Amino acid sequence: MKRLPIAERREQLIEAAITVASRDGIDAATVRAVAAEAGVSLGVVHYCFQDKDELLEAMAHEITRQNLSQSLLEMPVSGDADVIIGRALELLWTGISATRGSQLLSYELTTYSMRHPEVRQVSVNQYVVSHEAARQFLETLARSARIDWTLPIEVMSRLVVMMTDGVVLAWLADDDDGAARETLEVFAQFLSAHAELQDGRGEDGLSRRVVRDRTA
Amino acid sequence: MKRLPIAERREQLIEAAITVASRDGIDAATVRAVAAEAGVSLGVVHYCFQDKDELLEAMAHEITRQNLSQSLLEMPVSGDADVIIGRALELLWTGISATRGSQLLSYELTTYSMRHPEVRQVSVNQYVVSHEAARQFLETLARSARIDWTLPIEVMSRLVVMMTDGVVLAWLADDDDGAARETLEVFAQFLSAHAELQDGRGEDGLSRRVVRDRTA
DNA sequence: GTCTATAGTTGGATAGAC
DNA sequence: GTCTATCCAACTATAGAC
Repeated sequence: MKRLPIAERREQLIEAAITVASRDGIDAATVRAVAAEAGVSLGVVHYCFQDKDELLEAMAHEITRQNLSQSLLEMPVSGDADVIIGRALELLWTGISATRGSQLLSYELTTYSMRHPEVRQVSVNQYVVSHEAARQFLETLARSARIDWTLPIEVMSRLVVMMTDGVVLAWLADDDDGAARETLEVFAQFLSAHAELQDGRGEDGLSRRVVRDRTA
Repeated sequence: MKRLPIAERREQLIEAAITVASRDGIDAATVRAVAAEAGVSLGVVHYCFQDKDELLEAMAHEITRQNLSQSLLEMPVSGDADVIIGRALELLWTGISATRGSQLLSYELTTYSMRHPEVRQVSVNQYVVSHEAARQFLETLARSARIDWTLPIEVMSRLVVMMTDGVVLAWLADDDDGAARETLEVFAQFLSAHAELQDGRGEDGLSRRVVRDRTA
């Protein structure tokens, strides 16, 4: 094929790796398969990456970045706080459910990383990035809905990350989009229950709780 | 080695498979490694199981069963509902955090199953079993604390499964036991907020909410 | 039932021609 | 920079002796 500067070749190979791994699983993302997907020969990959782990790590970094940018969508702006929160989670879910392969790959990378000390940082990084994304998500949400959270932002964002992970994993298993959305709605109510209207007059926030829990 | 009836040999090999896979990961659980762990030769495994998938499926079934039985502990009995709920989640977590390898293996099996149609039922089964365990957990909890849940039991148990999955996954990544417990405490408050005291006189339950959400 | 031996694949990694 | 050819290790699975 054509002669490319090594940096571009690397990017191309990383994209190919993501394509193969998202489609066929992390075990299928062999050096050979990636080379074939990119349309280059085996040697080229080893010229661009010292070994398979280096390629895998680069791929993990890129897919984490991609999953992040798609989850931080523009936030809906109008309506009551609980409506905005519900709508925001809906949008989040829309982005997630459209990328089944990537989501599954992300979990495969997580478990792979946990078993291989050489790439242990991958899963740590995934979590740090997710946590930071959730934090931004909640902060943007708070600004849009003009609310404050009644729990520390770290606790709230941790909850968001874990709930999201749990819902995605179950959805990957049962492919039940409705159940996932339903669960997220309940979670949205939980978030709403931990929101209080902002005020400029230093009032006691507790009395202005936006939404109490709604019993079914 | 000794000559064992095939059923016993199978059990022994399944245990060996769990040992290897919990310790070194699902990829390390090759037929060879399992045979070595069990102290038998390669051929024996293929005599007991048609192929690797059959062994893997048997292992998945067994580990799911084990994780289930350890998560359904005896429930604490005395105290207020919110105390009982918190204590129950603590006990649940104690059981989980003592079995790191098994937990990680469980997720490895999940992703593996999702990529291999031949064993696709494994992850479906995992989810069904978890869901059923959560349901029993919540029902026992309700009996002990003399409460009713204000959301359908299916919705509640789904939430428990997903929250648990998310917390465990994060804990596997960051090894932060404190953060995991903290998150579960918040989740316990959520559960408490969806509990209402049972009464024998048909009163309106909403007015007898055990615990409102506690703001931080 | 259990063993050894081996067939048949696949994949990581490198060497060397171009 | 890219290609082909090749080496070597590890794995699944089976055949056949004991």
